[in-house]
Amino acid sequence: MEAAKKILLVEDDPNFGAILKDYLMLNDFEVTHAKNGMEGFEKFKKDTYDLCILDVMMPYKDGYTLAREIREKNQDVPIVFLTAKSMKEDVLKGYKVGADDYLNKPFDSEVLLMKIKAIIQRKSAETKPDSTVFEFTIGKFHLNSKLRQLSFDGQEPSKLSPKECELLKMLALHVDDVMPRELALTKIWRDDNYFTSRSMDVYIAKLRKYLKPDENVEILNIHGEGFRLVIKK
Amino acid sequence: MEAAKKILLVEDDPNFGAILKDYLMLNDFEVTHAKNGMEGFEKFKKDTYDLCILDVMMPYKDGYTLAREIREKNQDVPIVFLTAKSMKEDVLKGYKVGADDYLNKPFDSEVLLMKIKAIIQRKSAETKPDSTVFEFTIGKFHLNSKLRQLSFDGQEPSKLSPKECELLKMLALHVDDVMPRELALTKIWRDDNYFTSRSMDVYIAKLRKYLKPDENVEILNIHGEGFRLVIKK
DNA sequence: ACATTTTGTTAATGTTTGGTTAATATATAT
DNA sequence: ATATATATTAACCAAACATTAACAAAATGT
Repeated sequence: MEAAKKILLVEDDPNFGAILKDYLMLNDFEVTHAKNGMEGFEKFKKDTYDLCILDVMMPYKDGYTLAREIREKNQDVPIVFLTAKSMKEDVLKGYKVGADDYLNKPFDSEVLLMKIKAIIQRKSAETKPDSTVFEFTIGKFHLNSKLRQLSFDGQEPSKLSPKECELLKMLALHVDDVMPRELALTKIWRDDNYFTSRSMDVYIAKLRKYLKPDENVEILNIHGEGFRLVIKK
Repeated sequence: MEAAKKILLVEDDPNFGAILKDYLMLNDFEVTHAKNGMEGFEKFKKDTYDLCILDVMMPYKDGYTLAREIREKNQDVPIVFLTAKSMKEDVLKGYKVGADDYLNKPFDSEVLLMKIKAIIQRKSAETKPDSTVFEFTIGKFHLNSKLRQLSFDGQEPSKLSPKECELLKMLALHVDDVMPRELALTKIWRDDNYFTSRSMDVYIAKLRKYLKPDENVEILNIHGEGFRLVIKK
């Protein structure tokens, strides 16, 4: 049997921490719960994890500091921050430290699960590129990237062009997280210049049109950075 | 007599599972029915199967996760997913690993059977290339690739040319899935260039003409990829 | 507030791929 | 050898796809 993915959860609030741990375990993750930054780092050194979830606000050692220490030891583990509020500075600070994503609390548990899986999936796709993923659920949509069709409810599925499909797939692999412009351009357009960039914008517009039927699905722009596929709820 | 093909069916809905199991058994398959992902994986480890049919939406361990575990153990078993046709709110899983095909439920049992057969045959053709498959049911048609005859209802069967027959057979082996252009060209035409490609298009046109009498059978094009033989209903 | 850069959107243009029919070439059978 | 079946090539058109252009709107920096 494939080993369950290991998550290191560092959260000082005992109630919230316990609930989150249970929820994750119920979803087949192996969870180690540390109650503070110190303990978190100790546990990190003693084992290998597939993902670290760190609360930002903790006494003694905050999430960012812990993240920096973890990064020092390991450049690859995905790190996700839990924040009470979505403050811009916080987010930026986190990304500088090498965060892979941000989670706001309180958050929807399904969204959390989705993001966790996406992050782990993405990481494993980076290491073994032959594992081709081609099925995605995006809100009420379903994308089959092999058949290049996007279906909504019971309706006749829309056929996507190769570029449309690849771009949507890449957005889906980064759900609720920034998909850097540069990444899409180099991977899909194989060149990053003014024209390919404009071409991509055209494709983003096309995808937004496809995704219109579900008002909970949106492609947001992060100025100068890239795009974010979000599923509201 | 050839040993019956073994199918592992993992489906949590007891009614649906029992019906499907009976139907498959009626069609000479040996079926093991597991009620959840855990049980499914246990049963998988204890025996060797020719095909796994996994429901996507199952409590505790979903089909995608199970598929990943199965893939880890065995790179070759064909895996097919059952997905609910009308997508529900609670489907929030968009991941997949090396599946061979998809099935919508509720589905037409004939189509299901056909796909199952095609998948198993395709797999066995990969491993032992001399094992030639002769009989296919394509909607209301019946193809005998040995006699190169395509029959419809009670009518006089049409005789197919070698190329026509090989191409239709290859499409049938990929029912409802992409048959890559390149595959047909290299296998049937033994060369992939502009002219063979144009030749193939001519043959696709011929086949479409043959298949016209059943309006539920169609050969769709996936631009730049290949063709898809679909049986609607 | 203004200038500059980045993004959103639509339409026009260019390019590739596929569909169809018929003409030509090649193979096969009698 | 000639008829017949099969396969390829050609020519033309249509559809799908991708890029570029042009202008509007937003975001950002000074």
